Amino acid sequence: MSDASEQIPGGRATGSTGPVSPTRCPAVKLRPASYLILGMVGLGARSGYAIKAAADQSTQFFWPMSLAQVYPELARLQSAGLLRREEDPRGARERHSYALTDAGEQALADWLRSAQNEPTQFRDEGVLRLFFADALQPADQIALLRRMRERAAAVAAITREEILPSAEALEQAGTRCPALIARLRADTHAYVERWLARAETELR
Amino acid sequence: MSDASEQIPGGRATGSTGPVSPTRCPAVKLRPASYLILGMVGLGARSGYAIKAAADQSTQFFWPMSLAQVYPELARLQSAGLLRREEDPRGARERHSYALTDAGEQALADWLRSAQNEPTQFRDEGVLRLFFADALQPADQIALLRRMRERAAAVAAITREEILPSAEALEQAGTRCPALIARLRADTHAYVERWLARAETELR
DNA sequence: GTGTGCATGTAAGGAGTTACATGATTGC
DNA sequence: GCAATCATGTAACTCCTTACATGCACAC
Repeated sequence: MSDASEQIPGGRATGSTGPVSPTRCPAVKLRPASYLILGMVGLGARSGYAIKAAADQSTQFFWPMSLAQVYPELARLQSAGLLRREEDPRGARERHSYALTDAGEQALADWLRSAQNEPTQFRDEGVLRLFFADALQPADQIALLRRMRERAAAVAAITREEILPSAEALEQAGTRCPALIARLRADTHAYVERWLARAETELR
Repeated sequence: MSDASEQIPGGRATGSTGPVSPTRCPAVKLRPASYLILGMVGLGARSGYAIKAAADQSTQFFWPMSLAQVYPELARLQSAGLLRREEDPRGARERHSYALTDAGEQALADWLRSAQNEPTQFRDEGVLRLFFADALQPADQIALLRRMRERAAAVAAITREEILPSAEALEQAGTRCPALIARLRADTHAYVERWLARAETELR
């Protein structure tokens, strides 16, 4: 695991609203959600709200994150010296604008190059049902297969029609990976859809 | 969500080691892990240890469950009248043997036919990295893609070589769905492997 | 006799969720 | 004027994991 605090120069100030003692940054444990936030700031999302909004349209599907996670994590990353925070109010409405520090950029780059992965987690109640579906009548088995196929088709369609277009807008600007991920997701679910359709046919 | 306690007949005893007052079974909330355990008992796993061992070889990949979850959940299911528990020691070593009650069988069947799914959850640090990989040099992007492809290939291979054979043994005995799931998993990961290989080639 | 597997549980803690609480701005 | 959106945070709770604790049986 990359320990970002190692890269923080000693006497570095952490920004206009930083902690009282800016000379030492505590070592905080960085989890994937931390890098998700760092990455979103790197892509241009400035406020906690904007980070969550961006995540909802993209990373939500392979790394879910709730709004209640975002604000404490932003504070942690700031206290670790990886983010710089500035007051950026809109009229009387407060707003904080975050940017990557050099240390933050370095921590993000280290993580991106790192080969260590948390174990992939996949939880799907439909697949769990299908595993035990021998206890069902054939007609109910077919109905289950059909519902799963329809769900896979819906995910593929939504990804193609709603997620991909915004990712392709980014792609025009030179940021290609979001669109790559959207295509991977759409294609994989389309494959599962066909697979389940074939299984359904074979069962009949 | 199916509420199993509705199907429990009033004055039904819950087994030899049941609670002091067997006339009323408290309504417990059933989650997918509950049905996983019910399903494993239905497939013939009798002890908590055996349930966990069976899950490790099959359902682990789409519904992870730790041993520490199993024992409290077994107690809950028994107190709800869905499982019957009997002492079944091996020498001086204690062992509990669980079996589905009629209510348990009914609850399982209701869930299998139910269309309500908890939202699918997927968390993969590799995909998250790839999403932000525009910040990497092309050589590092290719390395990331290669690692992801190798992981997908490894999952497909292990599923085909280690999971499928035991599922196919069950299939011979008439329980076909575990093998179906193993094939879905192996084929999907093989598809992702090919997809990533193509992406890698296009990037070069 | 010793290591591996079978077997049952508890305790503490971490990660993440929903619900709560508040309020300004912008567009209709 | 009103609804939707932008914006920041906290509190309580749930789920699940790791680590701990214990001990017999069986094969080598």
